[in-house]
Amino acid sequence: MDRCAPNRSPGCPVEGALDVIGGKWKGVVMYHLLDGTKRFNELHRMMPGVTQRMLTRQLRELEADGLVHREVYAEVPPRVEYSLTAKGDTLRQIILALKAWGETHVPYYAYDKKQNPERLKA
Amino acid sequence: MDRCAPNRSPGCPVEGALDVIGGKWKGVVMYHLLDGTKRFNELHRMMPGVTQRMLTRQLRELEADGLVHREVYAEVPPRVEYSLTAKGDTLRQIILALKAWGETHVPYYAYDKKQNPERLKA
DNA sequence: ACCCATAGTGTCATTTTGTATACTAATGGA
DNA sequence: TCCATTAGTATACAAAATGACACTATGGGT
Repeated sequence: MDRCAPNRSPGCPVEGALDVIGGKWKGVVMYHLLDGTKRFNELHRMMPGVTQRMLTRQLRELEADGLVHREVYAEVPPRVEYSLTAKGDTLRQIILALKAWGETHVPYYAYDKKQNPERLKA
Repeated sequence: MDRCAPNRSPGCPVEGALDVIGGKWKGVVMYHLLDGTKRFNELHRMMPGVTQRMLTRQLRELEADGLVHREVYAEVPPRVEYSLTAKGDTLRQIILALKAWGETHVPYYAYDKKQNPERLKA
């Protein structure tokens, strides 16, 4: 295996990838968006643990990294739709792999899988 | 796609998996350990950006999560060897996928790959 | 007139993460 | 005798990530 480059903070490609999806909620946001376009509050309802502010930030960062597309409709009440970009979609297999791994290796989910043995593909 | 569970902080399997390898240095540590057993300072030299303290912390967390095995030899000077556990090795494909993704999608590395087009497998 | 909803923003507090620096103990080498 | 090495720990501190909570504008319903 090759050495991991001169290595400062974004020293490794591994680290670079993790910087992009490693935010506390980014993985989950991406996961939900795999399923298709979602509005802001739709995402929010799917992730009750996150505050509006954090969700906004994470979405903005994902947008800045080119993984998520933000479409604003000039309506009242406001409507904003989020979807994966082509680049974002390149993470699909990784997100699904993380989900599968979490389901089999994070104790908290192990039981859940037995009761709900759906295929691990979207 | 299924709803993401009652969803508190470790609400998603995706999030659970990310908690485990999402630490700032954990991905890189795991990546280096894919290659085989390493001593503390060996890892440290491979990641000049990390302080001893952080490296220690990340290794302890990985150990606590059962991904890394820590073997202490009662010698002088001290010797401690780190290696992947069987559970840790289940992340191999994911780490390699993250590396491949980083190399093609994180701008910083894109050029690097052209100059060094090694196979993306270990 | 009052309340609801949307997609946020502003302010502040707390938690997590990271850094710097000095310290340890036993041994081998100069 | 002094210094380097190993794999850390202790203490103190700074910075970044995250969280709680109140607030906004607009229009529709009652």
